[in-house]
Amino acid sequence: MPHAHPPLPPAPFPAPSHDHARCVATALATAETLCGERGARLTGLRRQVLELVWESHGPIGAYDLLDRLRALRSGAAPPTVYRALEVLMEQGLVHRINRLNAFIGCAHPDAPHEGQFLICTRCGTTAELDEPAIAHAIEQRARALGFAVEHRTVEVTGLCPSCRPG
Amino acid sequence: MPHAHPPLPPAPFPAPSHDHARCVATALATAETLCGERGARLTGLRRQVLELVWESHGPIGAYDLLDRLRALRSGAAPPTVYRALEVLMEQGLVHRINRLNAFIGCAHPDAPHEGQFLICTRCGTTAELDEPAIAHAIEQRARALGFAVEHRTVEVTGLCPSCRPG
DNA sequence: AGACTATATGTTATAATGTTTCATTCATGA
DNA sequence: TCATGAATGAAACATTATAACATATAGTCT
Ligand SMILES: [Zn+2]
Ligand SMILES: [Zn+2]
Ligand SMILES: [Zn+2]
Ligand SMILES: [Zn+2]
Repeated sequence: MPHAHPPLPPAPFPAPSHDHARCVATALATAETLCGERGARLTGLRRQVLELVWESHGPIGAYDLLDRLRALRSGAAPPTVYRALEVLMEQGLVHRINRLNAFIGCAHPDAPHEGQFLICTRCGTTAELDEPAIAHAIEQRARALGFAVEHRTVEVTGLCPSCRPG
Repeated sequence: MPHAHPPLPPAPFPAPSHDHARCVATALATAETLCGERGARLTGLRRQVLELVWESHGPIGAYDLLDRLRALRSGAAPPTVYRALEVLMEQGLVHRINRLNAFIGCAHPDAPHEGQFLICTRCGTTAELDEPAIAHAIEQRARALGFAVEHRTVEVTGLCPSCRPG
């Protein structure tokens, strides 16, 4: 049925006023489904960490996560968070932003991928792209130099539509 | 004179057997010239750190630099290295590789720019690109989303021509 | 159920990376 | 030569991440 509307992907830069509780609920439900399909275990701890990661649409540091997790689990320590993040990243539910030593929920976790990120330096809101043109431009130049690409890190900082002057 | 050969840029992936002492000497001489032109001060310490950074064509961590610097300056401490690196980065003589928490000498320091890096995971050799097609692909998608780009981090890992099987 | 196994989590310590602060030295120019 | 600002020395501290080992939990087999 080629004329059916596909489900709209979430806007790359959600409006500050959007119903973020729904984003979180969706992300958790999707994670549950995907882990179920894959035989991966989304334990209580991992679910809690994923929920904390999704508290905003911006990257959050491991120790900030830890502070918040401690409200839920008094004994939480750095490995508690890092181990959960490791599994969540393996499952493609969370990405790491190297520039910021921080983590963000994946916007399209259905298929494994490396994201490309547009990070607002003012409000932190971050859009995740998966733009073939960018990957292709990299791939093409690498190939010309005889370089076999494994991983691509693309992290762009700037101002999001809400924070941009004018 | 459109038919004159322009000076060849250094190969993005230098052969392992190349005369690297010449790379280092060229990099130091260029740095000297550029700093002279700009009224920036390439002090003895900064020159030493730049030379250590250029010991290879791969990224090197701040504490590895510190270890080596201590052979030359017994009292060196972390700020010794980080302060020198800060100045060298301001002058565009060194880039930071966020993925690796490491630093590498800039291959074309004449004009200020952010590099794009192809990093060999086997031997560490890293090529610095300044490929308009990559920057353009990013810029174009960002613009479409209303995002005003400030900085672009492009760090690609893989295997260089020398390390690639076949 | 009971024993076995693999996975997950708790707990403590430590490693790796990066910054702040204040004192001292050095270059430069009035 | 003295005043000034930049650069470096030195110590402490902050942040980010991992290692090592103990305990608990969840499935699996008998
Ligand atoms: Zn949201
Ligand atoms: Zn913003
Ligand atoms: Zn060389
Ligand atoms: Zn290589």
